[in-house]
Amino acid sequence: MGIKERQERDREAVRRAILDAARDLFTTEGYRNVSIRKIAERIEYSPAAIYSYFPSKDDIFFALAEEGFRLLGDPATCTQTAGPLERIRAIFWRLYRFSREHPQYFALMFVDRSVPRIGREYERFAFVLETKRHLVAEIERGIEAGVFPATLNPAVAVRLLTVGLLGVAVLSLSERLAPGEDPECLASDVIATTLAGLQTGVALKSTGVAVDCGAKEPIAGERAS
Amino acid sequence: MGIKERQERDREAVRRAILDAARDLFTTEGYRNVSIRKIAERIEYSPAAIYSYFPSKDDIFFALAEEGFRLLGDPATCTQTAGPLERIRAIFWRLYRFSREHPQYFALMFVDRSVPRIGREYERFAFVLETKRHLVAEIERGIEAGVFPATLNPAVAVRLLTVGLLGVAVLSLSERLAPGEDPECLASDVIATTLAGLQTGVALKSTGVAVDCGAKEPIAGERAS
DNA sequence: ACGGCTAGTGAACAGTGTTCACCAGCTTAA
DNA sequence: TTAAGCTGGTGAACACTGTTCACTAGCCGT
Repeated sequence: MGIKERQERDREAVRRAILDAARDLFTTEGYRNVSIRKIAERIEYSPAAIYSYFPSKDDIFFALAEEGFRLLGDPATCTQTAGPLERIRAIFWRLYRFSREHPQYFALMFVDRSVPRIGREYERFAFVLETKRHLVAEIERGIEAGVFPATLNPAVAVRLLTVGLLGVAVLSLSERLAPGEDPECLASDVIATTLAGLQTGVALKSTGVAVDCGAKEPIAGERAS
Repeated sequence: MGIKERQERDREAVRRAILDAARDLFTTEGYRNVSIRKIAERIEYSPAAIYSYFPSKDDIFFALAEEGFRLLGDPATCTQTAGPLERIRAIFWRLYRFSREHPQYFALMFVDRSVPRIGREYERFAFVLETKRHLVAEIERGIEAGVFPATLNPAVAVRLLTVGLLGVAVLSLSERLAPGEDPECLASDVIATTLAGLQTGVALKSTGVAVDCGAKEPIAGERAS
């Protein structure tokens, strides 16, 4: 009896249609300006129908964000080339590549300012922390290999690299670069400069390391209504 | 006849009351969750009254953002101490200090994700570019003094430092740091590491320099309705 | 052929930003 | 002192928003 299966497939198809429509609309109109009614109209369903697939508009975004983070994090584990420095370079280069290959997901995850905060969905996005721990371990391997000074705080290093790359990607995607400027060069420069700075062994003051992060309490910004 | 003057004062007082109420509400509830009605109720006026002071809810934010940017940028010009490296350190340290001394303005300007984009109000926020040009000039002075290699792109340097500091401030203000972690140390580390990296003269690929920035066209995110 | 389940609906609720005809009260001129 | 005019402020409405809920049409297993 393939009926249950077909029903599930149908349901999954509608769910996908909602997500695809939402992704397109969110990235062209901005999350804030997209209403449930617009999504419903796009997939030719009534607005209320969507609520039998997602409990809220925010949850549609969370589903898309989860897809995005899995897309970004998954293949990061299988980068097993060359020395530690090259591997680190490659890993963070991925962050930039992702912004170019999946601009819609990236825009939703990092540049749209009208989107709800994922900090609330702690369990759901716990796997992102797993990816981060992996990056920290990579830096630690670099320290053991003598590439970085032993005094270097791996978590701080990861943060520096991440924030820099994120900045370039956002700048690039939001068309804030000058006409002649090449985002690939800028991304490469950010990695190079930051890595060079980390290698100099400049005195770092930070003591308490934060591998885990993610705000449990919301601040200025969206609050669950 | 001080009547006109008193009328103007009254009007200015109401305007200030609106801005103060809005600033408080925006930073505690989040821009998105604050309605004109809530602001009106706070200042004991009708919702419609507000529209004779500001053309839209977004414009209330723009007014606050402008105040914030002026607060942040103004005293940056009178930092005339010590050598170029110390001056640069001091200038960017200001960015961090600002986030602690004016957390409400900072949250509105950089961490609240539900706020409208200022890219649209190009003329109004042109003075921010002026401040940025000042930073670039400071880096150039550092190059002339031999602190940085001649190959260094000043605009890229400014961007690296800015994005790093911004990251720390946001992290700190949104309570994303681990319990033991000191934001001041982290901020200091970011400046130190980035400056060290810039001084090494690591190869930079970027060619087209962008002193001016600010998107004229909106992307994913709020669009003028 | 019939009961039950369920995906989907239309209508409504409470809230949003914004507009507009209107009015009270002060200011100014006669 | 009175009349006209202006202007800051109002209440009510418009066109939206996210979300809920009683209900139904149609397919399922019996």
